[in-house]
Amino acid sequence: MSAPKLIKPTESELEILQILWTKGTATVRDVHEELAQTKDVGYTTTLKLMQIMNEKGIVKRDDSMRTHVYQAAVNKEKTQKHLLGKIIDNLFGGSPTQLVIQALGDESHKASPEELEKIQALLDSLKKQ
Amino acid sequence: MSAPKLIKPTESELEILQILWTKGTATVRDVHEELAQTKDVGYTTTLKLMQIMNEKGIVKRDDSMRTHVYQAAVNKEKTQKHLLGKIIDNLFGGSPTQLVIQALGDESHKASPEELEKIQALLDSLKKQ
DNA sequence: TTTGTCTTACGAAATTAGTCGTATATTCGG
DNA sequence: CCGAATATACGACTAATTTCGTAAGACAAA
Repeated sequence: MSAPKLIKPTESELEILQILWTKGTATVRDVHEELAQTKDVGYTTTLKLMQIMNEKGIVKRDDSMRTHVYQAAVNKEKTQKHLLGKIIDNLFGGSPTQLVIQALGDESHKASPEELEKIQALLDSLKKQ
Repeated sequence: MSAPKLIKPTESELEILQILWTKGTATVRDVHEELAQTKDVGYTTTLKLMQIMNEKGIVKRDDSMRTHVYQAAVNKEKTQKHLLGKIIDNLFGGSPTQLVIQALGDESHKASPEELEKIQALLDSLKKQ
């Protein structure tokens, strides 16, 4: 049994993780420039955050070169699932259905017809069980 | 346009809000005894948290009596929706579908057949639009 | 009335998150 | 080779969160 690491990234860490999940690998500058598009933050702030994430084991880095190369050390789906479980408990009293209903009804994040089909397919398979 | 108050309860505050949402009104002791069932925390800690929440406007209280009576001052559904929107952005790259899929696939929070039907109904109505 | 219990108020410590300045090292263009 | 640009390291500061001890007032029972 591998000890299931308790991962609890902060909000800032999550932003960085998202970038790393998308890019695969990235330098501090890569991440920083991406972040700088949506928020006003200093380079060394991004650097420090990524260093801390490295200490925590949330990211790995290759420091064999002067410019270190980072990648996520936690699995995207696992992290999503883990944090979502917390939300379900903390915010929806343990009911994923309530969460799903709120999410689907969110006006500012509408689902496309294709996405609705995906959900339908999943729902069908769940019903069969 | 009423200014939509930016509510960002902390994790502890959310625990208290859940209790208040369920009970309607409650004293500090009511809330504390509920909390104490699942976590180890001192009475004055709960008290202080609720005082702070009162200052922030997250809860209201009736202090006309010696033992103050609290109730939630923020709407449950609005709060859920607001926080969920953040999650969707922070954790699921803006895609509620991804969130829904993860939530429905969560083994430790299974949806009952009745709940699946509710979701189906919602899905049907979304598809018609 | 006195004593013990319950209440709120308040201050302060401990922790965590986020921020950035500065120092130092490396690299590259000229 | 020299200076500018760029990299990491690291310490320190602020703000927010969470925690609880202690004080002081109210109340009730003996």
